[in-house]
Amino acid sequence: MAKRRMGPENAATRSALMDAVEAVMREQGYAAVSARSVAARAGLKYQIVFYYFATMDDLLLSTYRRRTQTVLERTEQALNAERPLHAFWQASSEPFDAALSLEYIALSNHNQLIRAETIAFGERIRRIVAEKLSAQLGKASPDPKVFTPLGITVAITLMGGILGFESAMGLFGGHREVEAIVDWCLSQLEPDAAAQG
Amino acid sequence: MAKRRMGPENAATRSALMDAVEAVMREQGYAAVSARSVAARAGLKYQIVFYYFATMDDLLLSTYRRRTQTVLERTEQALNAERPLHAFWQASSEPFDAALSLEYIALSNHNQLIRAETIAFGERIRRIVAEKLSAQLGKASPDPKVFTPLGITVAITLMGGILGFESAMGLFGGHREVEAIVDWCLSQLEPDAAAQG
DNA sequence: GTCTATACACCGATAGAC
DNA sequence: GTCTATCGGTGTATAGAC
Repeated sequence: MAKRRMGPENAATRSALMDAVEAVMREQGYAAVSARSVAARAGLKYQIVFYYFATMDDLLLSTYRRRTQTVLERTEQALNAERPLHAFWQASSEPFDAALSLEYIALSNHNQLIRAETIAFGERIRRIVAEKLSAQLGKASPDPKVFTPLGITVAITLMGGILGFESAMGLFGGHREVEAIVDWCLSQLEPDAAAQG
Repeated sequence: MAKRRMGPENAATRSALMDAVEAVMREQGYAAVSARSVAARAGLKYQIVFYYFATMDDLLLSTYRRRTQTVLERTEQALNAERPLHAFWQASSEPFDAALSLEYIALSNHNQLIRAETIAFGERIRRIVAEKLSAQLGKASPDPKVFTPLGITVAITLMGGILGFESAMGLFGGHREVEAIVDWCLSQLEPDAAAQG
């Protein structure tokens, strides 16, 4: 196997194909991703996909890894903001990204490779964020044994992600009310230094 | 169109096919649902699907409606428990159901019919639960203008659903810590009457 | 009520021309 | 580097036999 002629890793077309995967996923869902739909999106014939990627799984996994790298960078950027917890919440609940993230999560449910990668990345980024936040969070919590950095991190990740996804889908019931609760909790955990003098 | 011979609504095979849809969805994801996979799961040939359902969309929508009815009944049952908020949380975070629910949500992302039904049902059940809880919740919240019945309802629905889904998928990072936070909040909002005397 | 037979579109993947 | 040509497999859907 694998005796087929393959293109280089750094080609522009290779990148364009990965962009096309994400575009198709966003617009029609992961199930619509095929060599034909992706290539058409990039304005090419579908056989070119197999010149740059060994299999469709290879294309999906490469695209997913490129994305997790972006998410990681954006997250670290948010954690360097003045109010890292608030910035992390903003980044987590962004609808444009959340829709794609949940599409990958759904894809994980029936693609072994993506599932393994999703689990590994999920565990990794949660640990990174929690560690960073534990150094930043004050003692404003009602019970530090309950409101641990990891608990807060994951609660925000999950709530932000699902709110963003629902917004992208067009379901808004109770969002305003949930956001009010989250904002209240965040202001307790990370008070505004300026407002306090 | 629609001049094809069709089976009755109350047939046992019709039900068995809808059971098979949910089984395939749980085990392989919504994208794996096809006339062939569903019929094979039910031990039948795939053409039988088109005897009971006009199209695949019809099969999916019928299965989804049957399921929302079940969810509604279970939810109302939970809300009649001694501690409705705690019971609602238990029901919402059940991995077996949550996995299927999120599969339907992902399916909504690229199936117009299911999306419309998901949005309508989501708005409806949230209103029902919030109304019921508003009569039951005491004044234990730190700020009643922030912790509204609808806000609490949707926060629990979303957090429970995504935790349940992740568990079904095999991603557990920080779940214990989030559950500790949720339990703490729930006990504040709905204290144990027995423990208090 | 369930099957066989058939139709046609699209899927991933390969070989080889240009 | 991108294309044409081709393969076997699977998708939804229909007509008609038993």
